Amino acid sequence: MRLAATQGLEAVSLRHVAAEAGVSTGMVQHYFRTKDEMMTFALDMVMRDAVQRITAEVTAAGRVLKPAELVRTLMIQILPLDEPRRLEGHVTLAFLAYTAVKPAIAEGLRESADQMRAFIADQIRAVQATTGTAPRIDPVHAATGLLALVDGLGIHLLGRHYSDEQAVAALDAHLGLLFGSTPAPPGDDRHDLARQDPPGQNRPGPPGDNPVARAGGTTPDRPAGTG
Amino acid sequence: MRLAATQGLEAVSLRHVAAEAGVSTGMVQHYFRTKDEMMTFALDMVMRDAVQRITAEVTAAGRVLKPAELVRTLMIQILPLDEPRRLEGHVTLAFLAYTAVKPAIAEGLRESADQMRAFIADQIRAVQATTGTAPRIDPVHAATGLLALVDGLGIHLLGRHYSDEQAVAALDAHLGLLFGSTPAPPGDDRHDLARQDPPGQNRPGPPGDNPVARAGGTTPDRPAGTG
DNA sequence: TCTTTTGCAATACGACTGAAATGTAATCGG
DNA sequence: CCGATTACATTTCAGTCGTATTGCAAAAGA
Repeated sequence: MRLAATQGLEAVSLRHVAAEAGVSTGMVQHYFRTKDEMMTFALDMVMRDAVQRITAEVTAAGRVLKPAELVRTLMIQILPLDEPRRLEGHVTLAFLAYTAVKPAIAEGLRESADQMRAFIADQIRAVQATTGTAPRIDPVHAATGLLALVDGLGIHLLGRHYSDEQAVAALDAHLGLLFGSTPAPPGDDRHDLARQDPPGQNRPGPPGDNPVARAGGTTPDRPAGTG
Repeated sequence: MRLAATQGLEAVSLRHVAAEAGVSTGMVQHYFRTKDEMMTFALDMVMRDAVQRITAEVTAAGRVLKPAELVRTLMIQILPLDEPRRLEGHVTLAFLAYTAVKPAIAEGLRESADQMRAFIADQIRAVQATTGTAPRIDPVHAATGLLALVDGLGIHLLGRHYSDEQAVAALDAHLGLLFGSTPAPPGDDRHDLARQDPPGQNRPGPPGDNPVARAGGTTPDRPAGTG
Protein backbone atom coordinates (compact mmCIF):
# COMPACT_ATOMS: atom_id res chain seq x y z
CA MET A 1 0.00 0.00 0.00
CA ARG A 2 2.77 2.39 0.90
CA LEU A 3 4.47 1.70 -2.40
CA ALA A 4 1.34 2.12 -4.45
CA ALA A 5 0.50 5.34 -2.68
CA THR A 6 3.89 6.96 -2.85
CA GLN A 7 5.34 5.67 -6.10
CA GLY A 8 2.38 4.43 -8.06
CA LEU A 9 1.22 0.95 -8.92
CA GLU A 10 3.93 0.64 -11.53
CA ALA A 11 6.46 0.56 -8.70
CA VAL A 12 4.68 -2.35 -7.05
CA SER A 13 6.77 -5.40 -7.84
CA LEU A 14 7.36 -8.48 -5.77
CA ARG A 15 10.89 -7.34 -5.01
CA HIS A 16 9.85 -3.84 -4.05
CA VAL A 17 7.05 -5.06 -1.85
CA ALA A 18 9.41 -7.49 -0.17
CA ALA A 19 12.03 -4.81 0.36
CA GLU A 20 9.50 -2.34 1.70
CA ALA A 21 8.21 -4.96 4.10
CA GLY A 22 11.73 -5.96 5.06
CA VAL A 23 11.30 -9.57 4.02
CA SER A 24 12.59 -11.74 1.24
CA THR A 25 10.93 -11.96 -2.12
CA GLY A 26 10.56 -15.66 -1.56
CA MET A 27 8.35 -15.04 1.42
CA VAL A 28 6.07 -12.81 -0.62
CA GLN A 29 5.88 -15.56 -3.18
CA HIS A 30 5.15 -18.07 -0.50
CA TYR A 31 2.04 -16.21 0.56
CA PHE A 32 1.04 -15.05 -2.90
CA ARG A 33 1.74 -17.50 -5.64
CA THR A 34 1.30 -14.92 -8.33
CA LYS A 35 1.45 -11.18 -8.44
CA ASP A 36 -2.14 -10.98 -9.49
CA GLU A 37 -3.08 -12.83 -6.33
CA MET A 38 -1.22 -10.24 -4.33
CA MET A 39 -2.85 -7.35 -6.13
CA THR A 40 -6.29 -8.82 -5.78
CA PHE A 41 -5.73 -9.38 -2.10
CA ALA A 42 -4.51 -5.81 -1.67
CA LEU A 43 -7.49 -4.40 -3.48
CA ASP A 44 -9.84 -6.54 -1.44
CA MET A 45 -8.12 -5.35 1.70
CA VAL A 46 -8.48 -1.71 0.75
CA MET A 47 -12.15 -2.13 0.03
CA ARG A 48 -12.79 -4.21 3.11
CA ASP A 49 -11.07 -1.69 5.35
CA ALA A 50 -12.95 1.19 3.83
CA VAL A 51 -16.28 -0.56 4.06
CA GLN A 52 -15.60 -1.63 7.61
CA ARG A 53 -14.50 1.82 8.65
CA ILE A 54 -17.55 3.42 7.12
CA THR A 55 -20.04 0.89 8.39
CA ALA A 56 -18.49 1.21 11.84
CA GLU A 57 -19.03 4.92 11.57
CA VAL A 58 -22.61 4.32 10.58
CA THR A 59 -23.43 1.98 13.43
CA ALA A 60 -21.61 4.19 15.89
CA ALA A 61 -23.28 7.43 14.92
CA GLY A 62 -26.35 6.06 13.20
CA ARG A 63 -28.54 6.25 16.24
CA VAL A 64 -27.52 9.64 17.46
CA LEU A 65 -27.47 11.49 14.15
CA LYS A 66 -30.31 12.43 11.92
CA PRO A 67 -30.14 10.96 8.41
CA ALA A 68 -28.91 14.19 6.83
CA GLU A 69 -26.11 14.49 9.35
CA LEU A 70 -25.31 10.83 8.99
CA VAL A 71 -24.98 11.19 5.24
CA ARG A 72 -22.67 14.12 5.65
CA THR A 73 -20.57 12.22 8.14
CA LEU A 74 -20.24 9.37 5.69
CA MET A 75 -19.31 11.60 2.81
CA ILE A 76 -16.70 13.35 4.90
CA GLN A 77 -15.31 9.96 5.76
CA ILE A 78 -14.88 9.16 2.11
CA LEU A 79 -13.05 12.36 1.28
CA PRO A 80 -9.26 12.19 1.53
CA LEU A 81 -8.97 14.95 4.07
CA ASP A 82 -6.10 13.58 6.11
CA GLU A 83 -2.86 11.93 5.23
CA PRO A 84 -3.76 8.27 5.81
CA ARG A 85 -6.90 8.70 3.81
CA ARG A 86 -4.98 10.48 1.08
CA LEU A 87 -2.73 7.46 0.88
CA GLU A 88 -5.76 5.24 0.72
CA GLY A 89 -7.18 7.45 -1.99
CA HIS A 90 -4.05 7.18 -4.07
CA VAL A 91 -4.12 3.42 -3.74
CA THR A 92 -7.76 3.30 -4.71
CA LEU A 93 -7.16 5.54 -7.68
CA ALA A 94 -4.27 3.43 -8.82
CA PHE A 95 -6.39 0.32 -8.53
CA LEU A 96 -9.21 2.01 -10.32
CA ALA A 97 -7.02 2.51 -13.34
CA TYR A 98 -5.68 -1.01 -12.86
CA THR A 99 -9.08 -2.64 -12.82
CA ALA A 100 -10.13 -0.75 -15.91
CA VAL A 101 -8.02 -3.27 -17.77
CA LYS A 102 -8.84 -6.30 -15.63
CA PRO A 103 -12.61 -6.16 -15.28
CA ALA A 104 -12.81 -9.42 -13.37
CA ILE A 105 -11.06 -7.86 -10.40
CA ALA A 106 -13.43 -4.93 -10.30
CA GLU A 107 -16.43 -7.11 -9.58
CA GLY A 108 -16.26 -6.67 -5.84
CA LEU A 109 -15.83 -2.96 -6.34
CA ARG A 110 -19.09 -2.75 -8.21
CA GLU A 111 -20.85 -4.75 -5.56
CA SER A 112 -19.78 -2.64 -2.60
CA ALA A 113 -20.49 0.50 -4.57
CA ASP A 114 -24.03 -0.67 -5.21
CA GLN A 115 -24.41 -1.49 -1.54
CA MET A 116 -23.25 1.95 -0.54
CA ARG A 117 -25.52 3.55 -3.10
CA ALA A 118 -28.53 1.71 -1.80
CA PHE A 119 -27.77 2.74 1.75
CA ILE A 120 -27.37 6.39 0.83
CA ALA A 121 -30.56 6.22 -1.16
CA ASP A 122 -32.35 4.90 1.91
CA GLN A 123 -31.02 7.73 4.01
CA ILE A 124 -32.09 10.27 1.44
CA ARG A 125 -35.51 8.70 1.39
CA ALA A 126 -35.65 9.04 5.14
CA VAL A 127 -34.69 12.69 4.95
CA GLN A 128 -37.30 13.34 2.32
CA ALA A 129 -39.91 11.63 4.46
CA THR A 130 -39.17 13.63 7.59
CA THR A 131 -38.25 17.01 6.18
CA GLY A 132 -40.60 19.22 4.30
CA THR A 133 -37.86 21.41 2.92
CA ALA A 134 -36.11 18.69 0.96
CA PRO A 135 -36.95 18.72 -2.73
CA ARG A 136 -38.47 15.68 -4.33
CA ILE A 137 -35.76 13.84 -6.17
CA ASP A 138 -35.39 10.23 -7.05
CA PRO A 139 -33.40 8.98 -4.08
CA VAL A 140 -31.36 6.60 -6.21
CA HIS A 141 -30.40 9.38 -8.59
CA ALA A 142 -29.57 11.61 -5.68
CA ALA A 143 -27.45 8.91 -4.07
CA THR A 144 -25.70 8.23 -7.35
CA GLY A 145 -24.97 11.89 -7.80
CA LEU A 146 -23.84 12.40 -4.26
CA LEU A 147 -21.43 9.50 -4.34
CA ALA A 148 -20.13 10.58 -7.71
CA LEU A 149 -19.65 14.09 -6.40
CA VAL A 150 -17.72 12.87 -3.38
CA ASP A 151 -15.55 10.62 -5.52
CA GLY A 152 -14.91 13.47 -7.91
CA LEU A 153 -14.04 15.80 -5.08
CA GLY A 154 -11.71 13.16 -3.75
CA ILE A 155 -9.91 12.82 -7.06
CA HIS A 156 -9.51 16.55 -7.36
CA LEU A 157 -8.26 16.68 -3.81
CA LEU A 158 -5.69 14.02 -4.58
CA GLY A 159 -4.54 16.12 -7.49
CA ARG A 160 -4.46 19.18 -5.25
CA HIS A 161 -6.80 21.00 -7.55
CA TYR A 162 -8.21 22.85 -4.58
CA SER A 163 -8.02 22.90 -0.82
CA ASP A 164 -9.74 20.65 1.67
CA GLU A 165 -11.91 23.54 2.76
CA GLN A 166 -13.12 24.19 -0.76
CA ALA A 167 -14.02 20.55 -1.20
CA VAL A 168 -15.94 20.44 2.05
CA ALA A 169 -17.67 23.68 1.14
CA ALA A 170 -18.69 22.27 -2.22
CA LEU A 171 -19.96 19.13 -0.53
CA ASP A 172 -21.94 21.16 1.97
CA ALA A 173 -23.39 23.27 -0.79
CA HIS A 174 -24.57 20.14 -2.53
CA LEU A 175 -25.98 18.70 0.66
CA GLY A 176 -27.76 21.96 1.22
CA LEU A 177 -29.38 21.54 -2.17
CA LEU A 178 -30.25 17.94 -1.50
CA PHE A 179 -31.67 18.34 1.96
CA GLY A 180 -33.18 21.75 1.70
CA SER A 181 -31.24 23.24 4.56
CA THR A 182 -27.94 22.99 6.32
CA PRO A 183 -27.22 19.44 7.39
CA ALA A 184 -24.13 20.61 9.24
CA PRO A 185 -23.92 18.61 12.44
CA PRO A 186 -24.05 20.25 15.85
CA GLY A 187 -20.78 21.83 16.80
CA ASP A 188 -19.97 23.60 13.60
CA ASP A 189 -16.35 22.59 13.65
CA ARG A 190 -16.23 20.78 10.37
CA HIS A 191 -12.70 19.61 10.71
CA ASP A 192 -13.54 17.75 13.80
CA LEU A 193 -15.40 15.37 11.60
CA ALA A 194 -12.85 15.49 8.88
CA ARG A 195 -9.85 14.26 10.76
CA GLN A 196 -11.21 11.78 13.17
CA ASP A 197 -9.01 9.06 14.51
CA PRO A 198 -9.83 8.71 18.20
CA PRO A 199 -12.92 6.56 18.55
CA GLY A 200 -11.03 3.32 18.86
CA GLN A 201 -9.44 1.44 16.03
CA ASN A 202 -12.04 -0.64 14.35
CA ARG A 203 -9.39 -2.75 12.74
CA PRO A 204 -8.67 -6.07 14.37
CA GLY A 205 -5.17 -7.11 15.16
CA PRO A 206 -2.60 -6.57 17.87
CA PRO A 207 -0.98 -3.15 18.07
CA GLY A 208 2.36 -2.61 16.50
CA ASP A 209 2.12 -5.34 13.95
CA ASN A 210 3.82 -4.80 10.66
CA PRO A 211 1.82 -4.57 7.48
CA VAL A 212 2.73 -8.06 6.44
CA ALA A 213 1.43 -9.57 9.62
CA ARG A 214 -1.64 -7.45 9.23
CA ALA A 215 -2.14 -8.51 5.68
CA GLY A 216 -2.01 -12.14 6.62
CA GLY A 217 -3.44 -11.62 10.04
CA THR A 218 -6.78 -13.25 9.52
CA THR A 219 -5.40 -15.84 7.18
CA PRO A 220 -2.04 -17.07 8.42
CA ASP A 221 -1.17 -18.84 5.24
CA ARG A 222 -2.26 -18.70 1.65
CA PRO A 223 -4.97 -16.10 1.90
CA ALA A 224 -6.30 -16.71 -1.54
CA GLY A 225 -4.89 -19.93 -2.77
CA THR A 226 -6.15 -23.41 -2.24
CA GLY A 227 -2.76 -24.65 -1.18
CA MET B 1 -3.57 6.27 -26.62
CA ARG B 2 -5.07 3.10 -27.96
CA LEU B 3 -2.66 1.05 -25.89
CA ALA B 4 -3.26 3.01 -22.73
CA ALA B 5 -6.99 2.77 -23.15
CA THR B 6 -7.22 -0.89 -23.98
CA GLN B 7 -4.39 -2.43 -21.98
CA GLY B 8 -3.55 0.16 -19.36
CA LEU B 9 -0.62 2.46 -18.98
CA GLU B 10 1.54 -0.41 -17.83
CA ALA B 11 1.35 -1.81 -21.34
CA VAL B 12 2.67 1.42 -22.80
CA SER B 13 6.28 0.75 -23.66
CA LEU B 14 8.39 2.12 -26.47
CA ARG B 15 8.21 -1.18 -28.30
CA HIS B 16 4.48 -1.56 -27.89
CA VAL B 17 3.82 1.97 -29.01
CA ALA B 18 6.05 1.44 -32.01
CA ALA B 19 4.37 -1.84 -32.88
CA GLU B 20 0.91 -0.38 -32.47
CA ALA B 21 1.88 2.52 -34.70
CA GLY B 22 3.51 0.17 -37.18
CA VAL B 23 6.91 1.80 -36.93
CA SER B 24 10.25 0.86 -35.47
CA THR B 25 11.17 1.56 -31.88
CA GLY B 26 14.05 3.63 -33.15
CA MET B 27 11.64 6.02 -34.81
CA VAL B 28 9.75 6.48 -31.56
CA GLN B 29 13.03 7.21 -29.86
CA HIS B 30 13.91 9.61 -32.59
CA TYR B 31 10.88 11.76 -31.89
CA PHE B 32 10.86 11.23 -28.14
CA ARG B 33 14.26 11.04 -26.58
CA THR B 34 12.90 9.55 -23.41
CA LYS B 35 9.77 7.72 -22.45
CA ASP B 36 8.81 10.43 -20.05
CA GLU B 37 8.88 12.90 -22.92
CA MET B 38 6.48 10.69 -24.79
CA MET B 39 4.14 10.32 -21.83
CA THR B 40 4.13 14.02 -21.14
CA PHE B 41 3.39 14.73 -24.75
CA ALA B 42 0.55 12.23 -24.74
CA LEU B 43 -0.97 13.70 -21.62
CA ASP B 44 -0.70 17.19 -23.02
CA MET B 45 -2.34 15.99 -26.19
CA VAL B 46 -5.24 14.40 -24.34
CA MET B 47 -5.86 17.55 -22.34
CA ARG B 48 -5.48 19.82 -25.32
CA ASP B 49 -7.87 17.77 -27.41
CA ALA B 50 -10.44 17.67 -24.66
CA VAL B 51 -10.20 21.39 -23.98
CA GLN B 52 -10.38 22.16 -27.67
CA ARG B 53 -13.35 19.91 -28.22
CA ILE B 54 -15.22 21.39 -25.30
CA THR B 55 -14.41 24.99 -26.08
CA ALA B 56 -15.44 24.35 -29.65
CA GLU B 57 -18.71 23.05 -28.32
CA VAL B 58 -19.08 26.16 -26.23
CA THR B 59 -18.45 28.60 -29.02
CA ALA B 60 -20.62 26.62 -31.39
CA ALA B 61 -23.63 26.30 -29.11
CA GLY B 62 -22.94 29.15 -26.72
CA ARG B 63 -25.04 31.65 -28.59
CA VAL B 64 -28.03 29.48 -29.28
CA LEU B 65 -28.36 27.78 -25.91
CA LYS B 66 -29.38 29.23 -22.61
CA PRO B 67 -26.73 28.94 -19.87
CA ALA B 68 -28.46 26.03 -18.17
CA GLU B 69 -28.65 24.10 -21.41
CA LEU B 70 -25.10 25.02 -22.26
CA VAL B 71 -23.89 23.68 -18.96
CA ARG B 72 -25.73 20.45 -19.51
CA THR B 73 -24.29 20.13 -22.98
CA LEU B 74 -20.81 20.58 -21.60
CA MET B 75 -21.29 18.06 -18.84
CA ILE B 76 -22.68 15.54 -21.28
CA GLN B 77 -19.62 16.12 -23.40
CA ILE B 78 -17.40 15.25 -20.50
CA LEU B 79 -19.17 12.01 -19.67
CA PRO B 80 -17.79 8.91 -21.38
CA LEU B 81 -21.03 7.99 -23.08
CA ASP B 82 -19.63 6.69 -26.34
CA GLU B 83 -16.75 4.47 -27.22
CA PRO B 84 -14.16 7.08 -28.26
CA ARG B 85 -14.87 9.07 -25.17
CA ARG B 86 -14.66 5.95 -23.06
CA LEU B 87 -11.24 5.36 -24.48
CA GLU B 88 -10.32 8.94 -23.70
CA GLY B 89 -11.66 8.48 -20.20
CA HIS B 90 -9.57 5.41 -19.62
CA VAL B 91 -6.50 7.24 -20.81
CA THR B 92 -7.27 10.19 -18.58
CA LEU B 93 -7.87 7.94 -15.62
CA ALA B 94 -4.62 6.12 -16.21
CA PHE B 95 -2.78 9.41 -16.44
CA LEU B 96 -4.51 10.66 -13.35
CA ALA B 97 -3.03 7.83 -11.36
CA TYR B 98 0.24 8.36 -13.18
CA THR B 99 0.47 12.03 -12.33
CA ALA B 100 -0.33 11.35 -8.71
CA VAL B 101 3.25 10.22 -8.49
CA LYS B 102 4.74 12.83 -10.79
CA PRO B 103 3.18 16.08 -9.63
CA ALA B 104 5.16 18.23 -12.02
CA ILE B 105 3.33 16.75 -14.97
CA ALA B 106 -0.05 17.48 -13.48
CA GLU B 107 0.47 21.22 -13.44
CA GLY B 108 -1.29 21.82 -16.71
CA LEU B 109 -4.12 19.61 -15.53
CA ARG B 110 -4.73 21.86 -12.55
CA GLU B 111 -4.68 24.91 -14.72
CA SER B 112 -7.22 23.73 -17.25
CA ALA B 113 -9.42 22.42 -14.46
CA ASP B 114 -9.42 25.84 -12.82
CA GLN B 115 -10.27 27.41 -16.15
CA MET B 116 -13.18 25.07 -16.64
CA ARG B 117 -14.37 25.66 -13.12
CA ALA B 118 -14.37 29.40 -13.58
CA PHE B 119 -16.34 29.11 -16.79
CA ILE B 120 -18.97 26.87 -15.24
CA ALA B 121 -19.20 29.20 -12.28
CA ASP B 122 -19.87 32.07 -14.67
CA GLN B 123 -22.62 30.14 -16.38
CA ILE B 124 -24.18 29.24 -13.07
CA ARG B 125 -24.05 32.88 -12.10
CA ALA B 126 -25.82 33.73 -15.31
CA VAL B 127 -28.51 31.17 -14.64
CA GLN B 128 -29.00 32.46 -11.14
CA ALA B 129 -29.30 36.00 -12.45
CA THR B 130 -31.93 35.21 -15.06
CA THR B 131 -33.96 32.50 -13.34
CA GLY B 132 -35.98 33.01 -10.24
CA THR B 133 -36.30 29.33 -9.55
CA ALA B 134 -32.63 28.65 -9.10
CA PRO B 135 -31.60 28.41 -5.48
CA ARG B 136 -28.97 30.70 -4.08
CA ILE B 137 -25.68 28.85 -3.99
CA ASP B 138 -22.12 30.04 -4.21
CA PRO B 139 -21.47 29.64 -7.95
CA VAL B 140 -17.91 28.51 -7.38
CA HIS B 141 -19.02 25.83 -4.96
CA ALA B 142 -21.74 24.78 -7.33
CA ALA B 143 -19.29 24.61 -10.23
CA THR B 144 -16.83 22.64 -8.13
CA GLY B 145 -19.52 20.22 -7.12
CA LEU B 146 -20.92 19.88 -10.61
CA LEU B 147 -17.55 19.13 -12.15
CA ALA B 148 -16.73 16.72 -9.37
CA LEU B 149 -20.06 15.01 -9.89
CA VAL B 150 -19.49 14.64 -13.60
CA ASP B 151 -15.98 13.33 -13.08
CA GLY B 152 -17.27 10.89 -10.51
CA LEU B 153 -20.04 9.75 -12.80
CA GLY B 154 -17.47 9.29 -15.51
CA ILE B 155 -15.29 7.12 -13.33
CA HIS B 156 -18.21 4.99 -12.30
CA LEU B 157 -19.23 4.72 -15.92
CA LEU B 158 -15.77 3.56 -16.88
CA GLY B 159 -16.04 0.91 -14.19
CA ARG B 160 -19.49 -0.02 -15.51
CA HIS B 161 -20.99 0.59 -12.10
CA TYR B 162 -24.19 1.63 -13.78
CA SER B 163 -25.58 2.34 -17.19
CA ASP B 164 -25.23 5.45 -19.30
CA GLU B 165 -28.88 6.23 -18.75
CA GLN B 166 -28.53 6.12 -14.99
CA ALA B 167 -25.57 8.45 -15.10
CA VAL B 168 -27.38 10.93 -17.32
CA ALA B 169 -30.42 10.69 -15.08
CA ALA B 170 -28.30 11.42 -12.01
CA LEU B 171 -26.71 14.35 -13.80
CA ASP B 172 -30.10 15.71 -14.79
CA ALA B 173 -31.36 15.31 -11.26
CA HIS B 174 -28.44 17.34 -10.02
CA LEU B 175 -28.93 19.97 -12.68
CA GLY B 176 -32.56 20.11 -11.72
CA LEU B 177 -31.49 20.87 -8.18
CA LEU B 178 -28.98 23.45 -9.32
CA PHE B 179 -31.14 25.28 -11.79
CA GLY B 180 -34.51 24.90 -10.17
CA SER B 181 -36.14 23.20 -13.11
CA THR B 182 -35.43 20.92 -16.00
CA PRO B 183 -32.58 22.21 -18.12
CA ALA B 184 -33.05 19.43 -20.64
CA PRO B 185 -32.49 20.95 -24.07
CA PRO B 186 -35.10 20.82 -26.82
CA GLY B 187 -35.21 17.54 -28.61
CA ASP B 188 -35.36 15.16 -25.72
CA ASP B 189 -33.17 12.57 -27.35
CA ARG B 190 -30.38 12.57 -24.88
CA HIS B 191 -28.11 10.34 -26.83
CA ASP B 192 -28.11 12.74 -29.68
CA LEU B 193 -26.19 15.10 -27.48
CA ALA B 194 -24.04 12.43 -26.03
CA ARG B 195 -22.88 10.79 -29.16
CA GLN B 196 -21.87 13.49 -31.57
CA ASP B 197 -18.52 13.22 -33.20
CA PRO B 198 -16.25 16.23 -33.32
CA PRO B 199 -16.02 17.08 -37.00
CA GLY B 200 -12.84 19.14 -36.82
CA GLN B 201 -9.39 17.72 -37.34
CA ASN B 202 -7.69 17.37 -34.06
CA ARG B 203 -4.89 19.66 -34.99
CA PRO B 204 -3.69 21.67 -37.93
CA GLY B 205 0.06 21.70 -37.98
CA PRO B 206 2.62 22.68 -40.55
CA PRO B 207 5.76 20.59 -40.50
CA GLY B 208 7.43 22.49 -37.73
CA ASP B 209 10.96 22.51 -36.50
CA ASN B 210 10.01 21.06 -33.14
CA PRO B 211 10.31 17.31 -33.40
CA VAL B 212 7.79 16.78 -30.66
CA ALA B 213 5.24 19.00 -32.32
CA ARG B 214 5.83 17.22 -35.55
CA ALA B 215 5.41 13.86 -33.98
CA GLY B 216 1.98 14.79 -32.79
CA GLY B 217 0.78 16.82 -35.71
CA THR B 218 1.69 15.07 -38.89
CA THR B 219 1.93 11.37 -39.10
CA PRO B 220 5.47 10.68 -40.18
CA ASP B 221 5.33 7.60 -42.33
CA ARG B 222 1.97 5.98 -42.71
CA PRO B 223 -1.30 7.66 -41.88
CA ALA B 224 -2.18 6.10 -38.58
CA GLY B 225 -5.92 6.47 -38.72
CA THR B 226 -7.73 7.53 -35.62
CA GLY B 227 -10.09 4.66 -35.93
C1' DT C 1 13.98 -42.22 14.47
C1' DC C 2 12.43 -41.50 9.95
C1' DT C 3 9.60 -39.16 6.66
C1' DT C 4 6.78 -35.57 5.22
C1' DT C 5 5.17 -31.10 5.27
C1' DT C 6 5.56 -26.20 6.25
C1' DG C 7 7.88 -21.59 6.14
C1' DC C 8 10.94 -19.23 4.29
C1' DA C 9 15.62 -17.78 1.66
C1' DA C 10 18.37 -17.68 -2.36
C1' DT C 11 19.01 -18.04 -6.88
C1' DA C 12 18.23 -19.07 -11.70
C1' DC C 13 15.57 -18.13 -15.97
C1' DG C 14 13.51 -16.16 -19.83
C1' DA C 15 11.04 -12.21 -21.17
C1' DC C 16 10.84 -7.51 -21.29
C1' DT C 17 12.14 -2.83 -20.20
C1' DG C 18 14.29 2.11 -21.39
C1' DA C 19 18.24 3.77 -23.24
C1' DA C 20 22.23 3.97 -26.00
C1' DA C 21 25.15 2.87 -29.86
C1' DT C 22 25.67 1.91 -34.51
C1' DG C 23 24.42 1.64 -39.35
C1' DT C 24 22.42 3.65 -43.50
C1' DA C 25 19.83 5.93 -46.86
C1' DA C 26 18.04 10.38 -48.00
C1' DT C 27 18.26 15.37 -47.89
C1' DC C 28 20.53 19.74 -47.91
C1' DG C 29 23.69 23.78 -47.88
C1' DG C 30 27.55 25.42 -50.17
C1' DC D 1 30.17 17.13 -56.14
C1' DC D 2 30.77 16.94 -51.05
C1' DG D 3 30.54 17.13 -46.19
C1' DA D 4 26.95 17.60 -42.75
C1' DT D 5 22.70 16.84 -41.02
C1' DT D 6 18.31 14.45 -40.80
C1' DA D 7 15.35 10.36 -40.47
C1' DC D 8 14.97 6.43 -39.56
C1' DA D 9 16.21 0.90 -38.64
C1' DT D 10 18.81 -2.44 -36.16
C1' DT D 11 21.19 -4.09 -32.52
C1' DT D 12 23.17 -4.01 -27.97
C1' DC D 13 23.17 -3.42 -23.05
C1' DA D 14 22.32 -3.24 -18.26
C1' DG D 15 18.67 -3.83 -15.46
C1' DT D 16 14.03 -5.33 -13.72
C1' DC D 17 10.19 -8.06 -14.18
C1' DG D 18 7.23 -12.37 -12.68
C1' DT D 19 7.91 -16.99 -12.01
C1' DA D 20 10.07 -21.46 -11.13
C1' DT D 21 13.40 -24.10 -8.81
C1' DT D 22 16.22 -25.50 -5.25
C1' DG D 23 17.84 -25.59 -0.47
C1' DC D 24 17.21 -25.88 4.28
C1' DA D 25 15.67 -25.41 9.16
C1' DA D 26 11.79 -26.35 11.97
C1' DA D 27 7.57 -28.70 12.96
C1' DA D 28 4.46 -32.59 12.59
C1' DG D 29 3.22 -37.24 12.23
C1' DA D 30 4.03 -42.13 12.38
